[in-house]
This record gives sequence, C-alpha cells and structure tokens, in this order.
Amino acid sequence: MPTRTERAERRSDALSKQRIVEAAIEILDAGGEAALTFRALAAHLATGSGAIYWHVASKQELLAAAAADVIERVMAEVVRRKEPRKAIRALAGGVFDAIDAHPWVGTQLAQAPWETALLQIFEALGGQLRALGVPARSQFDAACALLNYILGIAAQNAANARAQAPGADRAAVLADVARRWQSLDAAAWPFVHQVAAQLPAHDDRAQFLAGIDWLLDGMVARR
Amino acid sequence: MPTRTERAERRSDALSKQRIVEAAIEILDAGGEAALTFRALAAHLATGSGAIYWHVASKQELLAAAAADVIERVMAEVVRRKEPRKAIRALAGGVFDAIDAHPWVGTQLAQAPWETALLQIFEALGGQLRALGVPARSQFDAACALLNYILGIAAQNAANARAQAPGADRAAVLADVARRWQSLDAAAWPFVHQVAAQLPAHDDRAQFLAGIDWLLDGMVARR
DNA sequence: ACCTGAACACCGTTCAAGT
DNA sequence: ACCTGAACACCGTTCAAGT
Repeated sequence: MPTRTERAERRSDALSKQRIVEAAIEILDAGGEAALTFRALAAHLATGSGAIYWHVASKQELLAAAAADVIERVMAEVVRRKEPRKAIRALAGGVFDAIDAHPWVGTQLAQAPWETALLQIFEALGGQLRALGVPARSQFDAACALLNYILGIAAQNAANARAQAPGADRAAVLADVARRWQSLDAAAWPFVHQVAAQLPAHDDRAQFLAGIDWLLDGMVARR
Repeated sequence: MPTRTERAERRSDALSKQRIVEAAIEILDAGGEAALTFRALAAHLATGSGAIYWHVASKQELLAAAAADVIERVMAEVVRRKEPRKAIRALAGGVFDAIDAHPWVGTQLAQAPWETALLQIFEALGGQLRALGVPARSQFDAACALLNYILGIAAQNAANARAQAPGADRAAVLADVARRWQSLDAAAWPFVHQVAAQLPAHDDRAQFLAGIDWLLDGMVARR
C-alpha cells in the first residue's frame, strides 16, 4: 500500500549508477556476497531487475564499482603524513580497516588489480618508498611486494567472513582452532603446537602491520 | 554408441572421492573455475550428478579437496633443504609454481586457512624461521606474515586467470596495461609513470621471491 | 531515454526410484 | 551401499513491451 509520499520519494531519486552502487554496498555489508542478487537489489531499489542493467553492465562491474567506492573513501580519509614509514603504515592500516568493515571488498580487490582503486594505493606506496630511500631500481618490486602483502589479508578477511556465519563469535572460533591445533601430534606439528596458545588473543591488525614493518626494514636495509 | 570395452572400463573404476577430485582438477585446469559444474563433472565421470553427492558433500568441499590435493603434492615435492632461507624460498617458490599452473587453487587457499594443506605450509615456515634465528616471541607473527604474503599472490594469480581468456597472451595484456599507465597524467601519477616501462618484462616469480627476501631480512634484522 | 517484469539458459542440491 | 536423473529453488542476463 504505497502512500503518495512514498511514491514521490521514489520518483525524486531516480536510478543512477551511484545509487545502485550505494544500495549494493548496503546489501553486501548486511548480508555478505551471497546476499547481493539482482533480484534483491531491484527490490531494495523498488524497481525491476532489468532496470539495473541500464546503468550497470554486469554483476562483475557492479562489484568492482562497489569495491572501488570503498577504497576511494579510504584513500581520501588517510591523512597525508610527512614521514614515509608512518604514511605507509597509515595507508596499509586504512585498507586493513576497510576490508575488516567490508570483507567482500577483499575478494574484489585482487580482481581488477590495475584499475583505479588499487592503482591509487600503488601510486601512494611508490611515492613513499622513494621518500624512504629505497633505490629506484627496487621501487617497482617493493611497491608490488607491499601491494601483494596487502592483497593477502584482503583475501584472508574475505574468506573468513564467507566461512563464518554473519554473527559468529570470532574469539570462540579462534579458541576452537587453537584447541584443534593443540590436539595434533606435537612431534609432527611442533611449531603449530608452540603457537597455538597465541592464536586466540592475537591482534590481527598489529600482526598485519608487523609484516609491513619487516618488509620496509628489508627494503631499506638493502638500499 | 558405447562398445563393450568402454562399458567394462567404466565399471572397473567405480566412483570414489579421489576419482571425483581428480576429474575436478582436470576440468578446473582445462577450463577454469567457471567450467566446474556438477553436470560437467557428472558427464566427465559418465554418471549422474546425484552420484557425486554420495562421495562429496558440496561443491565447496570438492574445491577444497582439489586445492588440498595440489598443495599436498607441492609439499611432498619441495626438497627439504638444510639452509633455512633456501628452504623457505623453495617452499614459497613451489607454492607459486603450483598456483601458476593451477590458478583456481589461489581462490581456495585462503578459503580454509587453518585446514591441513595450509597448515602444512605454516608448520614448515615456522620451523625454518626458528632455524633462521627469529626470536620465539616473533615467530608466530613472522610465519603469519609469510603465509599472508603467499596468499597475496595466490589471490592475484587466481584473479588474473579469471579475468583473462584461457588462451590470452600475457605479454600483450601487460603491454596494454603499461600503455594505459603511460597515458595517465604524469604529474598526478609520477610513480606509475616511472615504472610503466618495467611492467611488460618483469618476472613475476622473481618479484615474488624478492618480497620473501625482504620479509626475511626484516625478521632477522630485528632479532 | 529509461524502466518493467516475464522469459531464457543456466546453476547447486535434493530425492524418489532403481540396482 | 551406491547410482540415476528428473525436479526444485534459485541465479545472471536478455528483451519485447511499455512510459
């Protein structure tokens, strides 16, 4: 039973790629990748599924646009810092937080690696590496290594989010894995046994940034 | 028109999870992830699609099993080396090659990060890090960083394979991207401009291993 | 130019029925 | 115990028809 007001609202904000992308992000955040269907999206936008195709060529393009939207917001929000190491850490941390908040971005990030969103990160990383004193001949490899490392957590976070039920208790899941690790044969799995106790309480973000630091240390050491 | 010989063959190798996984790997290698459907698999195995469900619970389980199969083969083939740095490089290189040959493994690897296949890599990495002299308190973070970095190329290779047509010319694709980079505004994209020329000829594997080296350098330097 | 929604060609998965 | 294959409940995408 649509009231006149409701209809007026619908008409006032006509369909556009940006509106579709925003709706897609809402659905993705609320229900994960599986929840985003053209039928759900059409219902959300109070239109027919075919209408969406007027503004967006395919689901692939829609997902890429949604991920680009999130990453561009991160790039805009990351405060520009003078000190290159801090700048790189801030950038990596920002991407980490974005993927943590929108795990579905993780799957998309690697999908179009040379498109604008990731290219922005790449450009920023490269500039800071130069400022850090990494020699010119290594800068390309170095920026790729950092980007690759960032894509690693992207993929992992996305996979974790997909594997776990939307409301799953992270601590409980980790405790469960740790228990499984501890029940393995200690002679065959000495390292896994050794670190099992550290798993439940470990800080994902700090661990991620530790890797960034090691990479930067290595890059600077070989200058 | 099945001959008597053909029918005999079919009956002799009855369905089993291992046979299903092998057939799935063949299809995945030949046609990528999109090609693996239960209908295609059933046709390949000359059976009904329902029969597969007697041995395998879901497509997700099938993909995980196929990926585990590939990774386990890598772990068995990687020659055990005495020198820890060489051992880690060999391990990482082996995983790289496996994902290069079977790009669909990349998507799966992050999917069940604490399952056996990846846990084997994790255990091996941890043992070598200890041998390398990385302090005990850092070993967990260090092994995770290496694993994360490895998952990064896994995700990238998988995405590249999915994006490109099966018979696509890698050199041509890279040359195309490089040309696009060069056409960007040099003032806004100085780094991208600078490295564009290096893109077409760059060695993915060497670049990947350079990152491993930087990580190890950093881990050892902070001992 | 933009939207509608039924129709098409697929999927993964289930299940009654067979052997 | 294991297999068959039709049926179910979905998909992404297309397209004739509307405004």
